[in-house]
Parts: sequence; C-alpha cells; structure tokens
Amino acid sequence: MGRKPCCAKDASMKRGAWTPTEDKILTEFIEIHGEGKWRSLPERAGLKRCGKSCRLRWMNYLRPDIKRGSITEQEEDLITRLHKLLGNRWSLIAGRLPGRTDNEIKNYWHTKLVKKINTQSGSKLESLKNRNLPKKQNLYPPQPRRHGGVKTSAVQPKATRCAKPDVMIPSPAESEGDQKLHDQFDQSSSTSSPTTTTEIETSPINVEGNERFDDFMIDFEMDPHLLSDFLNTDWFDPSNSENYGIDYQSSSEGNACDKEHNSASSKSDETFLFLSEEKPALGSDFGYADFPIEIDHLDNWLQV
DNA sequence: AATTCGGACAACCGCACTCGA
DNA sequence: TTCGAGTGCGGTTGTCCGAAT
Repeated sequence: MGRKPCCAKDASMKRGAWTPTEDKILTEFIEIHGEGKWRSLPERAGLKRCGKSCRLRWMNYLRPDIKRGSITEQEEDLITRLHKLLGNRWSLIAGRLPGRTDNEIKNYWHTKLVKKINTQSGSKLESLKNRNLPKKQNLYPPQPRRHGGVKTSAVQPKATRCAKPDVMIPSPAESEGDQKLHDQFDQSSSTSSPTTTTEIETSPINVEGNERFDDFMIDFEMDPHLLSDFLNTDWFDPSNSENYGIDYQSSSEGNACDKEHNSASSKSDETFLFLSEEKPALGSDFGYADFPIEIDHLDNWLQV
C-alpha cells in the first residue's frame, strides 16, 4: 500500500521560484491541453517540475482569473467575517472572494489580519489560542478534515463541485444519541478516520435549547463568542431577510449545484442550516432567528 | 555602505479525500 | 471491495526586498 511521494524526493526536479520561461511553458501548455493530469503534465510540457508544483503555480499565480493587487477594505472585512464563521478553511473563504486564492488569503490573514485583530481585541484571539492546541505554534484549533465525521459539510469547498452539503446538524430523531454523537465526533476528530457522512444519519433540525446549539457550535468548531459577534454585526439583521438575500419562498434560484439539487428532486433538507431563536444558557449572547439559512445562499447571506 | 531585521508572499510538504479500474 | 492515481487542502518553510540601524 501507500503511494509514492509524488516527486518530492526526485533530485532531478527543479524547485524554488519559477522563472518566466517556466511560467510561459506551463501557461501555454494548459491553454492548449487544459488543466488536469498534473502528475504527468511536467513531462508532457517539458518542465522539470513536480506536478503538484505545476498545479500550485497555475492555481495560485498563472490562472487568468486571478485578481492581482492589494486586498480591498471590503475584501478584508469579508475575510474577517468569513474567518469568524469558517475558521481556517481558506479555500472556502477564497471561494467567496472571486479572483483571490486560498494561499493569498491565508498569507494575508497571517501577515495582516492576525495582528490587526490581535490589537483590536487581543482577548478574543487569546481565547482562540488557548483552546485545544495540541501542536506548537498552532494559532487555531485543528479543523476537521473534509468529510471526516459528524462535522461541517454545508459549504461547498469549490463552487464547481456539487458534493454533499457540508454542515450536518444531527436530527432530533437521534436524541437518544446525543451523547453518541458527541462520542462519534470525538472519535472522528481525534483519529481523523475517514468517517463518511452517511454513517451518521443527519437532517436539519429546529435547534432547540442548549444541546442543539452545542452541536451547532461543534460543527463549526467555533468559539461561541465569536459566532455571537459575527451574528451580532450590524449587517446581520434577522428581522429583515432582504438584508442577506434569503428568500425562502423562491429559493429555487441559485448556483449550478442548487439547480442540480432542485432538478433531481425537492431540495434536500440538509441544505438548510437552522439557527436558534432560543437564547442558550451558555453564557453566550447568541440568540437569533428561528429561520433556515439555505447554505447555497451563503453568498447572499454574506453580502454586506 | 554594510548589515540586520521583519514583512510579504511564493512555494513546499504531508495528509485526506474522490474516483475509476 | 480494494487499491492507487489524481487532486485538494491547510500548515509550514523559504526567499525576496525594503526599512531600520
């Protein structure tokens, strides 16, 4: 078993900064043959580079739709909010910022925003830092890997993919198993074993009380206070759905995935994320609308 | 002018996941 | 069902370059 380690150990492979010539070769090759087959691409294109390196160079730098230039204030604000919501899921955040790459956002976060936020509210960052940090220099708690158990799945990593939704909230039918769910979550998060989402039956629920809220928080791996802050921002006004573009009655419009879901059958309940109107007794000031946020409308929801 | 320092960002690395044979 | 290729992702490292000394 096991797979050979790409070409990382191949001494003949060139590493380090890309030259303009290499960029040109890669760009022209992809323009002709398209993306994909990264492993064999270097050989076909005549590049002495690892396939992963080629992919990274293309994705993060050479792609024509890459937006160069500094991050705008609006983008920065969006990054901050999305990071509060999603954590270090850079690809998800990048997916909401057209033309920006996950690498760029990650770098921007680490160089600019961490400091900025740290100075603005050091206590919040400290609270993050002080959470379960098994590894040294880990600024943030470990994020669950993709499809790694009872965990987030409601937001698509890439708009081009139409996989299962990413946020799974346990259903009340499993109430016998609240503890079981926690156990399963603990197990999956501690072992990173590839637990599929189908192993744990899930469905949307009307969040009722602390346990539900707690599950919700677990799924997001988010500090309750941060989520509270996120939801309490002025742009988030649950009393006015127009503010975040949610239209429950006519929610059939959406992206390709959305339409695919609709065409297949009625929209899966899993595509909704319910927030609690109940004020949980967690010491948090979290408390908001009893409304489903359609995950496919996260784009609209995040519009300021 | 030379050296040091720190910020910015490109690139690397290892692991997880998907999918097809 | 198993296995491996292909790919995506997030953490980390390396390198460049300008500012400070």
